[in-house]
Amino acid sequence: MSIGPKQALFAEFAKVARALGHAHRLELLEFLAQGERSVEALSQRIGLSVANASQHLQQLRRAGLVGSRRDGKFVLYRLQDEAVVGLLTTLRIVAERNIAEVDRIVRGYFADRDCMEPVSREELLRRTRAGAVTVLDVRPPDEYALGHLPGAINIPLRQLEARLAELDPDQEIVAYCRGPYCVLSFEAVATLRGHGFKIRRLEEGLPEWRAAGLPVE
Amino acid sequence: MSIGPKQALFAEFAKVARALGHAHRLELLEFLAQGERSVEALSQRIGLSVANASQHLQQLRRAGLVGSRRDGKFVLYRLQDEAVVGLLTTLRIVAERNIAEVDRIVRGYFADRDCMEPVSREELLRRTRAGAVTVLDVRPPDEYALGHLPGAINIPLRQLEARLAELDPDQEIVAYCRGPYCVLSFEAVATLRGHGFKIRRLEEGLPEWRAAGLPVE
DNA sequence: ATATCATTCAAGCGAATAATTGATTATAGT
DNA sequence: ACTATAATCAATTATTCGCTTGAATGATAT
Repeated sequence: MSIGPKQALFAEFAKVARALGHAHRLELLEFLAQGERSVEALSQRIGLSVANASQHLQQLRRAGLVGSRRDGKFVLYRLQDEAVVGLLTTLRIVAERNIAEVDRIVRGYFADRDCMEPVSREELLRRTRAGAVTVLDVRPPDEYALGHLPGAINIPLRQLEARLAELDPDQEIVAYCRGPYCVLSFEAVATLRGHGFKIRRLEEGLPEWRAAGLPVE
Repeated sequence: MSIGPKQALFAEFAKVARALGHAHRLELLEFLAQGERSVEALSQRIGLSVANASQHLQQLRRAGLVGSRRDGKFVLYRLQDEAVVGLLTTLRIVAERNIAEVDRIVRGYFADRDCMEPVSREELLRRTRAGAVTVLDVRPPDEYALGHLPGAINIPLRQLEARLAELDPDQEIVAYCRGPYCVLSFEAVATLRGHGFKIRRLEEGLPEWRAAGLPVE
């Protein structure tokens, strides 16, 4: 049976989908969405051997999802295209709506730590224009350095309890991190609520903010 | 190493992505996007054994991408969610932008048959309001019956040459079919151009039209 | 009841995938 | 040139995937 051009195209699309078909690769993409990274940095963050991370990254590259360049003795990987963030977002939305297990995990872990509605991008924009809101980036400093929301202050989650003095207890805080299911901002909300702060989570993370064409510092 | 909730969620998202990771399943989804279908009808269209099609469909169902209901002795499958069309669209867009092979296939086959710009949904809406355009659905009659663009006439591709008399040679024609890479509308354009008709292709197919919230008859 | 048809299940086989290990290539610094 | 470091390649093993075959359900019609 000779296959037509449609089948050939679908086979290519399927390769891209398969590249998204592993939890480690999705996690690699989440980190790469923060900014470009060396293989070793990625492998450490995710807890993979360097060789394993390298092979996963090459699969992502073959699928056109990431690109790489050499800088000295490092090879830096990056997302190939802002549209990849959109693909991950729609994948997440479809899974949220139709997979019961996703709902179960979200209820079991995330809902506990943030019973309040998250803040949307639009709402945050309105509030920052009005002035009375502190934007808090709880990611590690290196990710903050690669780009962050305008005016955001950076206190990594681990240091949060020790640096409470830097936060104004009377002003509302909006915390964000890597993405919708990055645990950092959830933990930050739980921690700061425990200390009496008025804090909510931004619905999504920096990559989605950037992909929406909003300004990044 | 205990995995956190993020890893558990990514593992679920990866299952959805893997379900998209096979050309046959993408093709099944394209047909299901036209309307609900029995296992046998799908297996025939795609050229799979019934058992094989059934297993692919069950994988899609486990991934939350399709649903099914029994109607007499048939089991009818359908897309679970309009968002699935959006997921397929973003997958296609990412692949188009970043996979050289996709570009090669498109140039090799599709570009030949339609050297003109396709018509966007917005443009078609404007023209139909102005009145002077024939909308032509070249899908098989059963798919037309399950839903089609307002005012569209149905002439399946196979019958096109025999039914030229039904088309007004002075009015511009816009042809559409199942989706962006369905060959039907490309062939229709090539055929009708050969007979001197003014014809262009709609950029996308019926599923994307419906997913955009536009009216369907 | 029994026959028939659509679909699903279960078993089996070959191919592809994931992770580990150790060797190899490429670059920077001495 | 030599060494150290980052990344990739190559080989291995365990697992999963895709398809076929034949049997088993589930519903309808006679």
